[in-house]
Amino acid sequence: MSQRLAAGLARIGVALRGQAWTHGAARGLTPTQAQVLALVRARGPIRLTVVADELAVTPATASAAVAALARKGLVEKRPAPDDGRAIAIHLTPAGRREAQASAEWPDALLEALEEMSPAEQAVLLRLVGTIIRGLQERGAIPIQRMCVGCRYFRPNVHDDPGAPHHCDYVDAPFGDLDLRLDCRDFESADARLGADNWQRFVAYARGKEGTS
Amino acid sequence: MSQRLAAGLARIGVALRGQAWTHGAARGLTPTQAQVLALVRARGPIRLTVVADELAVTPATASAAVAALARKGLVEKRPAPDDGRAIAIHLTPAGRREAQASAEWPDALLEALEEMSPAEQAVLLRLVGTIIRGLQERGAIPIQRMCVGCRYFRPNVHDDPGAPHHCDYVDAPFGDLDLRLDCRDFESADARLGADNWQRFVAYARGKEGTS
DNA sequence: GGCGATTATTTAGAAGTGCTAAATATGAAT
DNA sequence: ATTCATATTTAGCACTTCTAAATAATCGCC
Repeated sequence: MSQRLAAGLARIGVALRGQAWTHGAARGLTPTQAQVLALVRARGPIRLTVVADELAVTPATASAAVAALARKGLVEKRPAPDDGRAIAIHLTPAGRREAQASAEWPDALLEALEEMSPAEQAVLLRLVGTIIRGLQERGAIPIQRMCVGCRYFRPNVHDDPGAPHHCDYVDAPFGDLDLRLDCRDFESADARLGADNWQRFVAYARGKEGTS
Repeated sequence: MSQRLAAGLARIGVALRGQAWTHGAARGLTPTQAQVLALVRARGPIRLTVVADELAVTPATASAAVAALARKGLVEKRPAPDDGRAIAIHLTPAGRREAQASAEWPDALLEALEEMSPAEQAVLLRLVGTIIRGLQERGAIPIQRMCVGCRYFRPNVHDDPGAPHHCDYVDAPFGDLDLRLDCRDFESADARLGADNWQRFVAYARGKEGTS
């Protein structure tokens, strides 16, 4: 069963890579380079090591990708202010433009997702979040900056079924459709709070989605 | 919203590629080569063009990957019996062993999926199927050999909520947990039957999964 | 204050991915 | 038979990705 699911997800992954190629080809970007660009855009000045971890490649590979981007004038490698060994990767103005333009995937995948009902999207978002959580628990990917796992997240505290959660950072209620998988303002919850929140979050989902 | 979902799926894709590397490294296989091997194993003797389409790469790239596998003695390129221009890619005995061994991903992803409840798995399987259907409708991936889209598939014809569908090929009822995304016995339904089946399949899912 | 261990990054070398464009060979159709 | 289309390969290029080793700077400990 899990094999079938994994195969299906792998299939989507293949499509994603393919789209990334054709999409990036117009701009002279490889998928890896586009990923790095998106990462720097999302996170601001960033270390090489972080890039390597996020992309699940070795530092050597990350170094090559960043060098390629630097050659194209899209990023700059500056010395890190707080560590003489490290570099801080910055976007150049041209890089910022490219990153912006590449960020909008006019993708078949996007269209396919938009075809689904909001309810389906919400369920899928939850399930994808669950998988990502499982992956980061097993060390396959670094900590994802998502609501579940954030110290500001308070799941299922409101009665409104459309917006049962609360974000202490912006101090506002929100619903499943607004769950973030990569939030700018994420701050890691401690182990205890994280576990509690997960329990509360999942219990509710189980009740809603059906049998079993 | 779709952007967030796409980003999440891309994240899972990154993890998948990473795992494929470490998993294949032990056997001296790159992810691409492992994919080709798996494909030949699943489909029997196969054309180069099919490999290229399934992997969403150009024939040139597929040719290189197959050549690498042939160099390692895992596949054989024989002339296709029915077309002098084409080749039929066969597994060698060694290739069959490798394919078998590589097929079992002892992956973080698998573990993460197995952690989910059967109900969640069933829902995810449906949603992944929906996405794949959307992708193939848009030509991003070739026709997937899945139940929805097969001429033998008859969705929601039984009263048993655990096994509402019926497969005319094996003449047996089955449930959401047994839906195939890549079935050996798939035969394409004609456009009309395919559309009808999809309607019937989705209508039921909507009712079950919730609001909207 | 200085030495060794750790960490951040780069380089070298090798195999492979993936592209476009052009070559080769066979099949299909007029 | 000629022409067009299809299946595969080759050549050339840029990049990915690995491992292993080099370089440099920080950290911890005495």
